Amino acid sequence: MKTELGPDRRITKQRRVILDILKSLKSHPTADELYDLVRPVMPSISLGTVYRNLEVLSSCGLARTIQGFGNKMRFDGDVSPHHHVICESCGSIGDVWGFKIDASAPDGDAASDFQIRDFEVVFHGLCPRCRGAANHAEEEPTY
Amino acid sequence: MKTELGPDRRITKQRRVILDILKSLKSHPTADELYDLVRPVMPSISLGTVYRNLEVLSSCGLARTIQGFGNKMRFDGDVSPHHHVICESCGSIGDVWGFKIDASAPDGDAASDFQIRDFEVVFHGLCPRCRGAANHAEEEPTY
DNA sequence: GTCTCTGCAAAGGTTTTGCAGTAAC
DNA sequence: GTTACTGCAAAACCTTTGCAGAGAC
Repeated sequence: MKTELGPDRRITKQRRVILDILKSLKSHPTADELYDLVRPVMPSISLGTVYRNLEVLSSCGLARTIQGFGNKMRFDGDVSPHHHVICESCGSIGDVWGFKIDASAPDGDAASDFQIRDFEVVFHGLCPRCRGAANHAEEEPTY
Repeated sequence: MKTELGPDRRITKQRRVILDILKSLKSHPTADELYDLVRPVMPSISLGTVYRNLEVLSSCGLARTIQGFGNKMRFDGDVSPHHHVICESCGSIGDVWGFKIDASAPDGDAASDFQIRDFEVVFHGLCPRCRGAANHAEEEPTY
């Protein structure tokens, strides 16, 4: 485990709990949401510690930071390569797997002279729940 | 112009200046940066007005909001379909044109039951300037 | 024993909002 | 004349940070 965290990094209880809970989730929580999930297990933890650990875990490659979903940072315990989809109606976030494109050549001269190293895709759509609601009524989902 | 803004929307001087300046830029300014550009032309404008107008212009389709570039909202006066690339070294943002994928079928059962409507890609890479710097030295770009 | 990490609380920075007056239509 | 919009300032929010004590190694 030390090697996963890197040198001069300690495996504290807080760090382990945060990572365990994050990895147990299929959602993509904000720091605050994660804080609420960790507190029942470890009531004395502080929000600052959650932020600091999420930063450390992300930089170690044990978690992932995702942005572009409404001005709050979100975190993902699944670090395998995948993309995300956000529901335009309710804002829920899902995973998109198996999506492959040739990032090194996104259309010849397309990338305006930047040297592309990586990319991520954010899809917009409707989650199953909201799609169902849209098919029946034309209003907000009712749940 | 009324039709572009929609009903119950007025074309104020502030709105016009903000949109004109935004459209004249090739960059992707934050609200604050745009505020600094508008003030020389219209010194009495307030930052709140800039924010409110950017919100209106985005919802009218006359401007675009882009996220995922370092926790500040950014805006783009170019609403034609394109993606963005961010320099991992200096944080500058470029446009990526002509990139096409089949968003409706991102790998069969991939999109976890979401109905995909749209997508945007964020590329990570090196801008020409930083790429040049990386080729010569292994350090931070020196400018 | 050393040095990183934590909890607390305050600070920092971005975006939103209430309100009374102003301006677009 | 209506009613949306503006400027101002405060508030709301999210995230980061300084510090003294605690804990990992």
